[in-house]
Amino acid sequence: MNMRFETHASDLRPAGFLATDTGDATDGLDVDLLRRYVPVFRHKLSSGQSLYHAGQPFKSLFFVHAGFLKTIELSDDGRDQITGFRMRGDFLGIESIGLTSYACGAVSLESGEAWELPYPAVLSACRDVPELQMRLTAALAREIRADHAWMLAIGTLNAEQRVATFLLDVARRYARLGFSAKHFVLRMRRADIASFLALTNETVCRVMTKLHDMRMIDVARRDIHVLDAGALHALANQYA
Amino acid sequence: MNMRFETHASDLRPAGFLATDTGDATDGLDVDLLRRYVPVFRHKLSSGQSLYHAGQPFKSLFFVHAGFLKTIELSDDGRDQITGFRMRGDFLGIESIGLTSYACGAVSLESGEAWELPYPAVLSACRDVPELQMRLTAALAREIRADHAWMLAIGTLNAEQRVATFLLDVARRYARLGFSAKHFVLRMRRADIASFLALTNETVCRVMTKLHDMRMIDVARRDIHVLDAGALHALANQYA
DNA sequence: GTCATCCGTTACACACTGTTACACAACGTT
DNA sequence: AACGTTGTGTAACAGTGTGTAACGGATGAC
Repeated sequence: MNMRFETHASDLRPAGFLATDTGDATDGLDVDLLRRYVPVFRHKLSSGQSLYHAGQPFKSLFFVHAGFLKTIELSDDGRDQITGFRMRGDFLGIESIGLTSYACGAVSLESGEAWELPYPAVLSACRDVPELQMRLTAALAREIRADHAWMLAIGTLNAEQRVATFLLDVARRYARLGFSAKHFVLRMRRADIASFLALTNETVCRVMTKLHDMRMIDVARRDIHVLDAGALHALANQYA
Repeated sequence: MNMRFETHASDLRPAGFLATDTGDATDGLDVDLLRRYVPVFRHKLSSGQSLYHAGQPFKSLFFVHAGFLKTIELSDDGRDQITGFRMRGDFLGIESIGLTSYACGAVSLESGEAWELPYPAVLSACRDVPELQMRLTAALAREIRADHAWMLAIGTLNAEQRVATFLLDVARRYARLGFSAKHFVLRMRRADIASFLALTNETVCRVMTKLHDMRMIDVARRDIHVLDAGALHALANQYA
C-alpha cells in the first residue's frame, strides 16, 4: 500500500493508463506537415518483421501508416520487456533521439506499412518550422506521461486491474481510429500482453477467463467483446 | 520573493534509473547556456515543501541547483506513486510540456534551491538557439529511456534485485556529483523507495536487512555503506 | 525537558502470482 | 493428411511478497 503525501492535488488531471491527456495544447506530431519538408521512405511490413533493432545505428524516426507493432526494451544480461504497442498514426524511434543507435527494437505484429523519416531532415525541418518543433517536443513529453501512467498502473494495480486497464486502453485507441470499442481483435500474443503488464502469460490467461466469468468480456483467443465497459472501469479504478 | 540572479551551475546531466546511456550525442540540457537567454527565478526549498503540484497551471521548468526532490504521479482515484528522484543538475517539469497544467507533483526532501525557468522564455530561446532546442529534445528522449529502463527493472527483477539496482543507481548518481559512491545518506523514506520500486515499505526494509546480512551493505536507517559493489551488481544482474 | 508523531524494523499468516506441467488449437510445411 | 511449431488454456503446487500488527528509536514541536 502506497502512502499518501502532503501534496493535495486539488485539481483535475487525466488519470488512468494512457489517459486522454486533457488540457493538451497540441495534438501530437503532424505527419502531413512533416512530409512537406522531409523525404519519406515507405516500408512494407510483414508479421514478425523487425523495423529496427536495439543497437542498430539511429538514422530515422518512423510513422505507422498501417499495421501494429510492439517495442521491445532489452538489457545487456538478456532480460527483455515489451514497452509499448504502436498502431496507425503513432510514431516510433523518438525515444532514441540524441543517441547514435536505437535504444530499443520494434517488431511488426501484422502486415502493415511504416514511413521512414530520416532524422537529419526532421531536425532541419524542425529548425525551420517552429510548429513542427513544438509538436515534436510535445510528442516526447506526452510519451513520458504515458510511461508514467504505465508505471503508476504497474506499481499500484493488481493483475485483474492491469488487464482491465489494458483492454480499456486498447478499446479507446481503436475507437480513436474509428473502429469499434466494443469488439476488436488483439494483435499481440498473451505473452506480449503479459510482458507489457509485468505479469506472466498464465496470469493473463487466468484473468481473461475470470473477466469472462464475471460477464465483463467475451473472449475467444484474440477476439474480444467488451460486454460491460462500466464494470471494467469500476474494476480498474477501484481503490481502497 | 522571486529574484533574478546569476550563479555558477557547474555540471548538468539528466536523471536516470540505471541509465548509463552510452553513445550519447549531447550531454543534456545546459543550464548555463539556458540562463543567457532565460530569466531565472530562484526558490529556496525546505524539506517537505512542494515545488509544484499536479494540476497547477504549467508555467515553468525547474532546475535543481541544490537539494533533493521526489516527483509524484497520481490518479484521480487516489493512487499515487513516486516516479523519480531529482538531485543537483536535474531538470523538473519537462514531462508537462504541451499541457496547460503539471502532470505530476514535485516535493523537496531536504533544504535546497530550485531555479525556475519560465517556459515561454525557454521556448523562444530554443527557437533562437538550435543548440538549446537540440538539448531539450535530447533531454526529453533521455527521460523516456530512463523510464523504459525502470519499466524493465520493475517488470523483470525481484525485490532484492530492485533494491540492489536502486542502491547502485543512487551511488552512481552521487559519484557523478563528486560524492562518495561507497558511503551516502538516503534522502528519502523507505516508503518513497518502496513506491518507486513498486514494492511495500516492509519489503524494502526486509531486503535492506538481508543485503546487510549478506555483507553487501551496512545499513543504519538512511545511512548506507556499500561494502561489496561487485556482489550488488552480480545480484542485480543475475538472470537465469 | 516532555510529548507526539513519524519512521524504520521485525514477526507471522496467507494471498496473489509465479512455476511447472500437460493438453489442445491454430497454422504452416512437407 | 500427417507433422512440427507456436500460441492458448487449465490445473496443482510453491513461493515471493503482502497485510497487519506491534515495538522502539528518531525527530521535531512546545
